[in-house]
Amino acid sequence: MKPTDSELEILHVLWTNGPSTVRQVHDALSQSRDIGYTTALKLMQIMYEKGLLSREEDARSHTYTAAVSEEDTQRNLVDRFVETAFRGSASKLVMQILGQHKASREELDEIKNLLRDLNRDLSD
Amino acid sequence: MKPTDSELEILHVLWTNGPSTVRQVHDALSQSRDIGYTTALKLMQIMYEKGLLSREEDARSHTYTAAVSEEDTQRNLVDRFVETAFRGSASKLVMQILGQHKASREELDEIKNLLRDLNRDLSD
DNA sequence: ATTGATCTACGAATAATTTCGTAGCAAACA
DNA sequence: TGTTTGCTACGAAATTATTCGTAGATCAAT
Repeated sequence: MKPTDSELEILHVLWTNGPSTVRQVHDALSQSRDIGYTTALKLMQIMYEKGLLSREEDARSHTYTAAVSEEDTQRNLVDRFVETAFRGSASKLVMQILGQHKASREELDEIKNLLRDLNRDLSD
Repeated sequence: MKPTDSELEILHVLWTNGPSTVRQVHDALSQSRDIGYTTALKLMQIMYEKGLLSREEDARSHTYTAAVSEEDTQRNLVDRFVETAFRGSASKLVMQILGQHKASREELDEIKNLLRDLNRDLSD
């Protein structure tokens, strides 16, 4: 339910590349950092036990699939983060990000559109 | 530089209430959860060693002060969080939050104003 | 001065996370 | 067939975070 940072890395590979073997996940992770093969294996076994991944036991190797969706996971993480880092104030978090110019103009436009829609919903 | 969850709790107390003794911080924390006095003490000692807190050694007890600002800390946390949970896409994070109706209308208006300003900066 | 309350410092147990080595199995191949 | 290769399972070391008990100092009040 609350993936750790390492677990998130693995989930991201599976969300991006789809069902993969440990070998494939390890290759992907290796591109961004040093990590042993059995480390990746162990992590994925633990995630399987926790229910974060499902797997199909092929003859030669196992094929793992993310058992949680990216959206659900991110929603949980955001909730937790807003709580611990911003004491529950989501808007402060948004302001903090926007104030930091962390979004491109295209992204800002997207956000503006979303806000327009939300405003419509809210205006009595 | 990367406060843990427990450390954030303590920082929040100090940001909110200003310089405080261990006793005062412990009293504040006790209201929201079970925590021993020496646990709070130890945490604050560690944070002092890490440079997260400064302190003044009074005769009877020590008075601690947050040595990092709330803004700086939150900016660091957001950067880290966007990286690990959203693979660097801050706008996805913003959209995720706004889509969840985590902000009141007043907050949305505030955000809209901020966006207008940003847009002015970016246009042409 | 002895007692009691309150404080700091410190060591260490516990827990969670990350890491990897080794063993053993099965397929591929020379 | 026997050797190499690549996989899983498992145990356990290393690291980090959290927790609290105990000891020793100091102050206040009897």
